Amino acid sequence: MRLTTKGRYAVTAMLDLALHGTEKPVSLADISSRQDISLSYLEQLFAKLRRNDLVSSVRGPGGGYRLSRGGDEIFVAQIIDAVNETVDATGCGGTADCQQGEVCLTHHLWCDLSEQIHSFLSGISLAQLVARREVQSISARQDARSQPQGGPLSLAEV
Amino acid sequence: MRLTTKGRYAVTAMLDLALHGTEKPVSLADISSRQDISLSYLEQLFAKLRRNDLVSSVRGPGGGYRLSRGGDEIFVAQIIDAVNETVDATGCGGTADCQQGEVCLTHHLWCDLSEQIHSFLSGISLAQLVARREVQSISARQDARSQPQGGPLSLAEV
DNA sequence: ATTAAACCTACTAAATTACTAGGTTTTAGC
DNA sequence: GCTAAAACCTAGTAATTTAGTAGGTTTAAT
Repeated sequence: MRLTTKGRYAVTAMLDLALHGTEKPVSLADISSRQDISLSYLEQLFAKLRRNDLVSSVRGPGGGYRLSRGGDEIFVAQIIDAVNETVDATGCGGTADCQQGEVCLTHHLWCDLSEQIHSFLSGISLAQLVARREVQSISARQDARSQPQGGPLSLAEV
Repeated sequence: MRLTTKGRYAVTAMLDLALHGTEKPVSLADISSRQDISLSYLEQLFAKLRRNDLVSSVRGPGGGYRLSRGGDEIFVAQIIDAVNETVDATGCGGTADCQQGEVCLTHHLWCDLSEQIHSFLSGISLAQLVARREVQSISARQDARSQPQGGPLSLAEV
């Protein structure tokens, strides 16, 4: 099983989309500057998210990405699956041929763990994350930091 | 977070110890042949397990390793921690300075997940694994395969 | 026509994993 | 005491993955 920066970036970016994409599409450049993730790397991740039908894109100036459906219908597990292939903890990928074609001593343990992790992450939607108080305040901090130019200044910026 | 062959090998080897180490110490050569794990690699893993006081060793001929305490007092999480450093799912290792010294958008999510995984694996002892029916039968199969020579045959081998 | 954006492909540096090689030290048994 | 079985130790290495860079093309708003 792998749960590294890749999956964390993907979830973070999707959450950014959920927070900012309510009106118009959000460009990867915006996400990149708000979340400190390399633009090119984001492009690669979003190619996978798009293939997995989690986001839809609008090309050309003013374009960007939108969630393909409501934040209450997109779950963290789906995002990680999309970029990480799997959160499976077994060595055999669930095929149970871990030791010379037969099941290994600890196969069932890893199956149980995979199940556990998957069901935990499947129970958390983007909408639930958006609703969290700490997410709200961190997002506000990020907005203040990355859009200091143009438009009226908010109080938080002075 | 990482959960790869390394952690799986360690848990498998420890379970092998729990199954076979009731009377005399078990050599890594035995574990290696039963579980198909490279001997040298096992040595490296056991160096860590020993440093974490999960096993004790007996040197010289007839020597090997024993669990340092009862199988009901050794938990899967401890074994994985010993060889893997951590099952933490955050990028910052829990220090909450993920984004330029401040907490990142998804920090709390990964904290929750880490907590979840750790408490799951902390609740499973070697003794509980030994008691599982499927572990018993897989172990019997492995014994039959790797000790066909010498000594009186057990009923399970004919 | 410009330009902002998605979209695409190939490459690369760093890290990690899984493993090998080649020792030394300890100690039981002869 | 000698031999051999075992732990113990250090260094290296091939393969894989991650995270990121580079350098484009295509699309479409203005």
